[in-house]
Amino acid sequence: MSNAKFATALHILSLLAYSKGERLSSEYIAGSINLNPALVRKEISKLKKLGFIASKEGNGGGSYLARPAERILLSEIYEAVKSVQLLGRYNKPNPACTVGRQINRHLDQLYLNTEQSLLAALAQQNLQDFTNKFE
Amino acid sequence: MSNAKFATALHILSLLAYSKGERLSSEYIAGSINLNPALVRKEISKLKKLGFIASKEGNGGGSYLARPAERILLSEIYEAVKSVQLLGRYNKPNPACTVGRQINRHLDQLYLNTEQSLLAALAQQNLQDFTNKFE
DNA sequence: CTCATCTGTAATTATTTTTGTTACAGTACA
DNA sequence: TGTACTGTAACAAAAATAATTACAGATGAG
Repeated sequence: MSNAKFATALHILSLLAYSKGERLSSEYIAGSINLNPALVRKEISKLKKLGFIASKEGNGGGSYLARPAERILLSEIYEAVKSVQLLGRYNKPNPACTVGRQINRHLDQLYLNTEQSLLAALAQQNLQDFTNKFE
Repeated sequence: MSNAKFATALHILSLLAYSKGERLSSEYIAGSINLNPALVRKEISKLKKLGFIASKEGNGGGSYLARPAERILLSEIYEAVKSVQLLGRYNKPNPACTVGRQINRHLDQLYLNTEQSLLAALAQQNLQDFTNKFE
């Protein structure tokens, strides 16, 4: 991942967890992350679909956590935002070569296993644990 | 990582391991990966600096493994090619905000731990193990 | 000793990804 | 009924990645 989606999502969720139930506007959140409000809304949209966040439109609206921070694992956040493979892209190798023909299959296997380890590691910590670090 | 550096490096090394000591030209390797020879040479250059590969210039030249495939861990290959953080980039948050001010520090910590798990997982397998999968 | 075949590297361009911006319809409260 | 929001789309800008070209220098074959 060479994008900031994970950091952004975790920032949004941390803010919401940190301010216990209060509705935060995308403008406010964007101000804290130092990012464009429209971008923040896009991220929020993703996090809504996955049930982490709920939001209210209109005057006085904003976002808040849809479930307790204890019940959001960092691994779930990672899964929500991951757009590319953990270890990067594949090539489109030459099928006439023994190695070329098979390598993507083996990479699939390897990436799968590797991602499992990563998820297991991230699942050790939930959003509340992470938010507790802020003082 | 949204580049194909890891797949490329592993492909190069697999070819070299697979063809036991034979010198392979960058052109040949590039043909198997389906990539530009100059790009392949750049990758090789990196892998040479780390002592995985040696090469010979001039007529009849090419690359070969500088140490036995058993002694190259996949984790080392990952370390060789990693250019970006595993979980992606940070933002430059607003220091006036409690969360914004501290989050990158906490992300550092988290990323560090996460990368440790990843490395441990990758270290379970060496280049020979991986190459054995090809038939 | 000279030609053909390679590596190593730099410089440049093209492509793709990622981020940022603007705009606006629709919602909801006061 | 105005104001403050969300939700999206469309577009532009910037950054990362890949591809191409070029060429100096190494090396072995004849």
